[in-house]
Amino acid sequence: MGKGSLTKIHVVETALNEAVSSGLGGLSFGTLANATGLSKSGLFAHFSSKEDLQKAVVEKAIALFIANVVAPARRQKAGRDQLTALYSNHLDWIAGKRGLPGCPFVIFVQEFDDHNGDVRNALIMSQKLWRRALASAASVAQQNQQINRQAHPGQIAFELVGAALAFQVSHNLLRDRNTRDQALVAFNQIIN
Amino acid sequence: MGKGSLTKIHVVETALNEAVSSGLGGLSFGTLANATGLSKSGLFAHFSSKEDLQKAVVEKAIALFIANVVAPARRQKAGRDQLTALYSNHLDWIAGKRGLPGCPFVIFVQEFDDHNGDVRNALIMSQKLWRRALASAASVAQQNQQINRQAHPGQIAFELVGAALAFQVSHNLLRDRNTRDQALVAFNQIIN
DNA sequence: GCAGAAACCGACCGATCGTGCGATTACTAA
DNA sequence: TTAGTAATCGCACGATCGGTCGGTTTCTGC
Repeated sequence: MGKGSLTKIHVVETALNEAVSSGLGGLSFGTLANATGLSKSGLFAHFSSKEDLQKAVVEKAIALFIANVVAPARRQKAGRDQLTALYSNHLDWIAGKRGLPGCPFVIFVQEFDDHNGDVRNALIMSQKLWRRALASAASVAQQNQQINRQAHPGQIAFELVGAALAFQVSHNLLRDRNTRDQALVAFNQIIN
Repeated sequence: MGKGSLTKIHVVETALNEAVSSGLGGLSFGTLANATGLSKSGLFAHFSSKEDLQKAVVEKAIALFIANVVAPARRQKAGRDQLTALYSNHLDWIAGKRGLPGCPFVIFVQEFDDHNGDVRNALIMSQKLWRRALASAASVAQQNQQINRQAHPGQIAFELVGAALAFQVSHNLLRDRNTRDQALVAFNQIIN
């Protein structure tokens, strides 16, 4: 692994941090060159096009999400504990306490949900993967009688995703500092 | 009211339809000029700057939301019927069946939630107004014993907002055509 | 230490960005 | 009909956009 790989990693991380607030469409080689100290043309040694850059940024975001949200929860016992950890880690991720200053997926999804291609496909995969993780933890919790709710695990995952999205709006737009309580009440409502 | 006002209305509507998919940052006077038949400089007779245009677009979106989602529900009896209508109309709005090809607010919020100014303030006001409408309908439904859930009305509003957001992701990104059922199951879970 | 590859840069391209200005057309009130 | 105003246009500006190309530096394997 040459030094170019390290540079590329650094560039992608910088771009991802920028994209959290400006979105993938807001990325530009010019500003990214300034932010990283590289020249604009130097960036093209690593990314053949803007879409290639966007793809790398999305993949990095997914990797960070798995490392900072999913993986730690997997260390909990399967079932309710794991479901709680997944949800709680997700709230931290949204609040900017895990690896990134905020959750980039919502804006990525909005930008690309009507624009077919690799970026959109990656977003679909990660969303399905996330819901499957929630659903499977919920399913085990049901079998162990750790939660009362008897709905389809996919339904529980759907509602947990929703509660986290509402939390994100409350947190980022309304800047409500007490909204984590609402998100936790919602969690109990969903599993009971 | 001269003919300029009509032109302005037409331009704002065109811009709003474009912004549903591209966001407010994706708007440009060039493409907007082509789409409306006006010249680029002619647009500046109506909007003094890009931010001015964005503000007009957001205000139009809010007006459309009120006219197509809130107002029809207000014709229902206060209480559970009204709450159901608000929620159901919201789902239709998200699915592009009411006045616009989709819901623009999520992408607007993501773009402007860390960028203070008139646009952000308008988005905050409309979000609070919407949650208040949900909460007050829920509160009446509680008093009339039409719903079992005894949580704070604000909590119920929070969860309904979340369910609608999950519905939007399922509908637009995953293109799940059966997700309305999930959204309705979530509704019952929230009010019971 | 030397050759070749990998990494990076400066300069440039056509297009488009947001915006200002002066002229021109279309309407309206007297 | 005419004067005045509202609406719109053509043109141009500096900046930035995504992207290309040829050259220079830096590293690596032999």
